[in-house]
Amino acid sequence: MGSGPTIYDIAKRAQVGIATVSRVINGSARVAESTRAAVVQAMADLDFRPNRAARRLAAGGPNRPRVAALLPFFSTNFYFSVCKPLSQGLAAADIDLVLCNIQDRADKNRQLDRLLKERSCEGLLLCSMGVGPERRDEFHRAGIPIVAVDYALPEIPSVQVDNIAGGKLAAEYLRRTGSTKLALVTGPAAAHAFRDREIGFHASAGSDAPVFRCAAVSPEEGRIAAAQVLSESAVDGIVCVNDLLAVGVLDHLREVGRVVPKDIQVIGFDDQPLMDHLGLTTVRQPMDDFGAWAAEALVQILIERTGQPPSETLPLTLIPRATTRRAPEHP
Amino acid sequence: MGSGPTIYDIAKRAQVGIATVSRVINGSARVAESTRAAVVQAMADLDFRPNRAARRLAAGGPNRPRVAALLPFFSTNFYFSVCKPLSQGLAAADIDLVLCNIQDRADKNRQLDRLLKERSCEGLLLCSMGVGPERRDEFHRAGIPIVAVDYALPEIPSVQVDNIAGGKLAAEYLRRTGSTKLALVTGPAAAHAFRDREIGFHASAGSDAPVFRCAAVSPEEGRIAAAQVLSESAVDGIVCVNDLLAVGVLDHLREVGRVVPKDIQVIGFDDQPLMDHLGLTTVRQPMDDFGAWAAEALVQILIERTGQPPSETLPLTLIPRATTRRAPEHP
DNA sequence: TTGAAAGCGTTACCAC
DNA sequence: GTGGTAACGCTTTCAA
Repeated sequence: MGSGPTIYDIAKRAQVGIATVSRVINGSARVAESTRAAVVQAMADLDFRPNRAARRLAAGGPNRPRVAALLPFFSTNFYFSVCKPLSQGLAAADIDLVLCNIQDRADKNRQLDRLLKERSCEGLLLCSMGVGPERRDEFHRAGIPIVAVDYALPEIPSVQVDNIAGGKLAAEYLRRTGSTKLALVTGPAAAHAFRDREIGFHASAGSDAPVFRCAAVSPEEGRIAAAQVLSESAVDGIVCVNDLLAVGVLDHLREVGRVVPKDIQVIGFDDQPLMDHLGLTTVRQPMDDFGAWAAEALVQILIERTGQPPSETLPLTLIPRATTRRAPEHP
Repeated sequence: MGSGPTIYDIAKRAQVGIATVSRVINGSARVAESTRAAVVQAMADLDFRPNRAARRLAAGGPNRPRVAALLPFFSTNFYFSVCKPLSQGLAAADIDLVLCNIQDRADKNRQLDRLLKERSCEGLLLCSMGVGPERRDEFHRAGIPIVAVDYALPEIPSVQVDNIAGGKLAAEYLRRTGSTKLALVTGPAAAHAFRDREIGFHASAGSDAPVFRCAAVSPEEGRIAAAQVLSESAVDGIVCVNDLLAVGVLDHLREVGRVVPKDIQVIGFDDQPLMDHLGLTTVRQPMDDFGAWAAEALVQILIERTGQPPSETLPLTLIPRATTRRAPEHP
């Protein structure tokens, strides 16, 4: 492997014993200033980096498990909400949390390969992303349990919501409150959750209801999408797969003078912080619970050894606010 | 140390050689089903957990550095904004990021002790928190460089903003736009940044200007504080040390019928996402740059070995919006 | 102050 | 299939 110089190399170059090199590295012991200088010099010359594993092994000390959490290049509130309870739960059980910010599919595979090859974790958390059965088996064989968040995977314990039902719920609510021509504003197709919400949307709004896709999840993109929606079709209800998109949509509607919810109703998804202040009707997703569940599942598997917990589907809740009209009492 | 059973113990109990145990652990090699079962049983009986360090050492493989990032129990957008570029920057340099969610002072010391004793990181990132000189020297002696974010520490490279100047800037702006009686709504005293903003506030508003402290940083708390402000003093301008607090303040003012910015002006701090949509005048803090700077500093120290970068103070920007009146052209 | 040598708990190579 | 037995790179006595 591409391992660099060892203390033996340093010792030889500095004309001292390896014990002395070790002393210098650890700063502590009494070493003559001259020899110390020589050793430091040798280390610098050879660009020496102590091997972590060897140090820990020799030094003894506890053997904390590590969980690698793979999250997609996070841009939204969602991942923060997951990370917070996750980090707390794991810390409480003395499990280290290594954060892996995944940029794209290739990146994911690279990281997965690395984790496997270097055995650098005892547990794996997949957030909003899947893995094929071969991958799953590789990890299984290596004895590294996997837990998934926001993504259902066969034979892997996971928490998620029913995004299809969620998309449907949003569209249905708009129809119940009087909208008849719906459009969907969605995000990157790579996001599985978005695709499911789209499916659910179509199930309620009809398969020919128009869909507008944003390249990213931000108010700016939502705004652009809203402009498209208005120019291309006459709608009286817009379902957004995410709150931020909905915020942008509302901005545009206000700018062009469309009255919400009178002329057009708008609904978001997530119920992230501040949405109540903006008065956005939305489908709430229990994001905190995702992280908490994952931490608990991992603790159960890694520490308590009580086996894999069953997968769980958390409930979605429609939060009616100012961007939709009142629903009739008897639907 | 409290190390558990080793493969030798397992081998003995299962009446096999350690090589066989190793094979079973790694799932790969061909092992007779009967012996495999025996080994698995023995492992279960003894609650065996392979030693990570030993595995990595024996298996060879690259020696990635690890950075432990200590963040206070994160509740706001701030830490997310820091983490994002941080994780990206470190990943690009093949540095692992271990997230340590710090709850309080005692927790911080516990974690610091652990990191030191177990040598579990090659670099340390302190976010929004300080350490004493003894601590700093301990890490220095152990050869673990420290980098600080949002907190200036002697002899430690750090990025931060001038929060005193920020507090002053906010108060001064309100005075320039006509407010004469200011109050401050601040957060937990434990937060150094808040204390500095408070100092700056007093520098401009006068040392007798009233201060209202919230136990947490949320709109709800801001709301409560606003009620207090109004009941205890007649003010025409409220400076908040954080945007979320300001949002709550605005809510309360609206509820009791005070007109913003006509009757009372309000200003926040951070300029977190969506503040433009809420029209909050605020002091923007370049949060993303904090994380990016930290990543670069760490890479410089750990990988490139070009020594410690100089500390940096990033600029604050006042973003005038709808919760303040127009500033006169010639102040 | 310094060096030799014995571990630390695995993996992996070789015989059997 | 399975069991010895060297590494792996470092820390740490123990003498010198």
